Amino acid sequence: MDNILTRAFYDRDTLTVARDLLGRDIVRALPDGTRLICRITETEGYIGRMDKACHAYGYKRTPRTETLFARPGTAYLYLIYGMYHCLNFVTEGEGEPAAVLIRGAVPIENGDIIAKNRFGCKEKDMSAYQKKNFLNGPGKLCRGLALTRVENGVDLTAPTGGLYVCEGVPTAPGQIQTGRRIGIDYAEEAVDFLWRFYV
DNA sequence: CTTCAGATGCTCT
DNA sequence: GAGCATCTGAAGA
Repeated sequence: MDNILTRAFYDRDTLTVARDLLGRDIVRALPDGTRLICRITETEGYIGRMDKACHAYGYKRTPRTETLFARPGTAYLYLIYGMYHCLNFVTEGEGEPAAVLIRGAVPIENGDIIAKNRFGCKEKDMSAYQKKNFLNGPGKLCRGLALTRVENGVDLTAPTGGLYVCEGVPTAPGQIQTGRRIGIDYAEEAVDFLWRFYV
């Protein structure tokens, strides 16, 4: 059994954490004890201090962004477009609103259950599971792991919250690709920040 | 392969 | 009331 990443892991520069999260394993412990595990392949950094794409840009505090001000190693989940959820990990020191969005992953353990969550019980859609790449998007990932706002605020450094992250196999720096972030065209100069990382 | 519209509801002004 | 850190299926090139 892998080691759970500590709070010190998250309590660093956000972009460093975003790169270091590639290859790490998200563990989703369901209420019935089942463990769904997938390995992170794509992340994005969001830093409220100076990033117009961040919900907490300029330290803006609202009921939703409150979680971004929590301790590093806290899960930040919110609803987007009325029907999808996004999973983030809070970083960079308490009181600094910053986080890493998990944009993509691949199944490692109990992939059949993850696929069932993702596609429902529709037989025709289960063929997509064979494509082996059905967690390549933040909304898809949360569907597969059955994550919603219920998990917002969970402590990622303890196994008790049903959601935590293990060491996995860190990605070599040479294999990390960089690019612009997705879906933030409104963010003016921040659209050009190369804060997206993927293998 | 590409673009495009629609789904759907919370959040902030 | 407007907009959103998305996804899907349908239609066109």
